[in-house]
Amino acid sequence: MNPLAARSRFALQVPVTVATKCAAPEKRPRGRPRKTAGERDDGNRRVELINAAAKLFRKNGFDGTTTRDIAAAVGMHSGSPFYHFKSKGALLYAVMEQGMRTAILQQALGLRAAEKSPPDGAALLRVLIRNHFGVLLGPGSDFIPVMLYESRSLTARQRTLLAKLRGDYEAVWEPVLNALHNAGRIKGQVKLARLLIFGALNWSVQWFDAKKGASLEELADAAMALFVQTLPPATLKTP
Amino acid sequence: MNPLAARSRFALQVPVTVATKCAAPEKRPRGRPRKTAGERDDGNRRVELINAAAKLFRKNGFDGTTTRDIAAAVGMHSGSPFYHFKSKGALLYAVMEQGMRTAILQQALGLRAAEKSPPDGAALLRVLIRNHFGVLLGPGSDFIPVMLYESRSLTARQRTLLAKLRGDYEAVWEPVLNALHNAGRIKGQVKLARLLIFGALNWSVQWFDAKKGASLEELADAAMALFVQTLPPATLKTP
DNA sequence: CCTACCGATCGGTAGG
DNA sequence: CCTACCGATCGGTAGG
Repeated sequence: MNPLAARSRFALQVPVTVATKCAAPEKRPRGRPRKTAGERDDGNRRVELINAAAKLFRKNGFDGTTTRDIAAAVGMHSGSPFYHFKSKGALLYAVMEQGMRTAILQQALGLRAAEKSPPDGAALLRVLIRNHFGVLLGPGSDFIPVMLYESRSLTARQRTLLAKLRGDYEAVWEPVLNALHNAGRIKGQVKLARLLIFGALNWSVQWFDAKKGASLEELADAAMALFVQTLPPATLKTP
Repeated sequence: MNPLAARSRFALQVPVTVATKCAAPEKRPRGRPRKTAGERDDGNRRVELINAAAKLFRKNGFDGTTTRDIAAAVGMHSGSPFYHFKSKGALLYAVMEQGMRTAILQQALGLRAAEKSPPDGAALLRVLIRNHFGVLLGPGSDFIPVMLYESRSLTARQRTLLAKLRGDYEAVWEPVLNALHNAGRIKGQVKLARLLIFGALNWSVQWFDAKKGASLEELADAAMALFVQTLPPATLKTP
């Protein structure tokens, strides 16, 4: 009924296609061969599902993705994802939560390294921006885009939980932006500036193409140039 | 075929509501009463459907919206939208196309008015930005957000057609941005600056709340302050 | 985690 | 534009 996704494993167990229905020569044991006793891999399959879901949710949207698609992507049958996740929505939430936790972690690491240099607001902002581009556009980064573009499909409770994580992530930016604003290098209301800046960055998901065009470094440079006022020339000091 | 901006025409033509369903005492002739001969209102119902679809597509997404939802929103039965549009996808395209045509028109009008003043790159950009916020966030503006966030559900052909309209809309920005870049008031690669700026604006759809917070004017001011370098103080002229 | 299945929903259509 | 439907698909479940 479903021999879909003849990915690698067990590919070609028979002439395949419809053959299954016509004649099943010898009985093969139900289910897949069990691992030898005591050997379990629960966590792994769960992770596989999350990764596959992230990729599919990003490409086709939550509503445009079938739990069967996800199952097929990891070589499972249609009902099996529900052994790991109690609902499709739970899978979506898992994708987003992992995306946020990874992003928060990576941001903290990047910032820690940068803080060893002499304090420089602009340099710190560049680190944050570069890191954000990495999280959005870097290799294997489908999680945050899903988080950004599919939250409509969350329950209210899930939305609240994720909003907290998002708050943690964005909180780091606040002192950096405030310092630059106080130094006159970011103009306008800081609150609106923050929203506009995040928009500029997050929208890159829509047009960025890793295979051509700018690199993430160039993107970060362009963003810095656009948002942060250039320092007045040194000659200004002369009164 | 495209009577855009059908704001309030024909509002409240009947008491409407559910009454129809509850009890139909005497046989009423199939279908709704025909207009007297020669009087047709094809276009109107079509417009109603497009408006309802725009609202629902924006709120629930294309995949999250049912053709039955749309039918119900305009008081039709489930199969009737297909009398006006041959498919759900055709309705989506109609929403987006109307959105783009309206946006292009409004942009041209705004710009024409602004060009009567002495040429000033910054002033022109402010007009474009303010107008764009209007198109995105103004009253009755669900069309462009749908266009921005649901294009995944288009066919390749539809995508190409809309890309052309989008090109027309964005082409207007190019000389304005180039002029400001040449004047040193927009920094970084112009091409990237344009993408980042559009991102900052388009993302406002995600967070803007008309009932509280900033006005569209304040938004436009904030964007200008963020993107356009302030002119150096006049004292600079002294060598 | 598979097998086998269900109930609900959905886009779309025939015919008037 | 309504009535009455259909075929396909989908999320999810029982039971092993």
